[in-house]
Amino acid sequence: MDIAPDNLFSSLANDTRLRSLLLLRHDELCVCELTHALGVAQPHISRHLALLRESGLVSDRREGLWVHYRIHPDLPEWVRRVLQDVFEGNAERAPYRDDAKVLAKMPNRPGAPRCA
Amino acid sequence: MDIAPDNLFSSLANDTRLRSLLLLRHDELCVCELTHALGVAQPHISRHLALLRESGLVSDRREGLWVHYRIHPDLPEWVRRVLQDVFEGNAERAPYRDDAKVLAKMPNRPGAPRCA
DNA sequence: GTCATATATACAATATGCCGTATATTCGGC
DNA sequence: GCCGAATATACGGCATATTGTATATATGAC
Repeated sequence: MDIAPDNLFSSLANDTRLRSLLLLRHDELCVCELTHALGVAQPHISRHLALLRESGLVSDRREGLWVHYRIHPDLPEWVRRVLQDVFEGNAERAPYRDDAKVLAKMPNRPGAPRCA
Repeated sequence: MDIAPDNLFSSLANDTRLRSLLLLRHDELCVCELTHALGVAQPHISRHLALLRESGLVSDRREGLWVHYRIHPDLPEWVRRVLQDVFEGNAERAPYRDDAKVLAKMPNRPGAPRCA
């Protein structure tokens, strides 16, 4: 696992991806949860998650119909530190803080019969 | 001083700017020193330094003909930490390590009659 | 097999970023 | 004022990113 700095920062240089990563900082989440939390179209999220996956920042795991994404567990130490700094410095600021609130109020989280 | 994360990462998502910032992590440097160290054309460096200045990551100080750039002294704590992580995680890797060596061997560093 | 749900990808249009080169600005010496 | 040096900006062309919409794929229930 090796990540070039300019590649890392290109991946982080987009608010949809940043918001997704902030939401993923504690748990893994499925696409429909991220779609709901950010209030954007599903292909929008899916495309940005694919980019994060290709850059190595997240990994995915399919479980039935759902695909769960999480921060990649094998990131280089310096990359994990960068992410941690970003999370700590911004988690309580808009729009990231509000995304977490919207997610918390989401009905029918996966496991229930219907996702969104 | 306030820096939005996606703006920060857009600024870092370019190797010319990353190489410049790595070189600036200890001292301030003038444009001609950065031009020499990176081996690129002067307008190239100048444009990227302007972007770093506009994003708030560096500040500049004119002294006669020379303009000295440095990491902005008033960065938010989390941004300083991000930069520190990047420096520690990459200073010994190519091309950043070599840039420092080229700079160290540069003749006629400013203060001398002619810069480059 | 069909159907519905969750997710991914394809496509075309637009926007943004980067580059090399030419030109402008700013300053100090005279 | 003029001139040379250091730096900054302007201009066009090209490449990459991002977008919304449409469509495709994958899975499970039946």
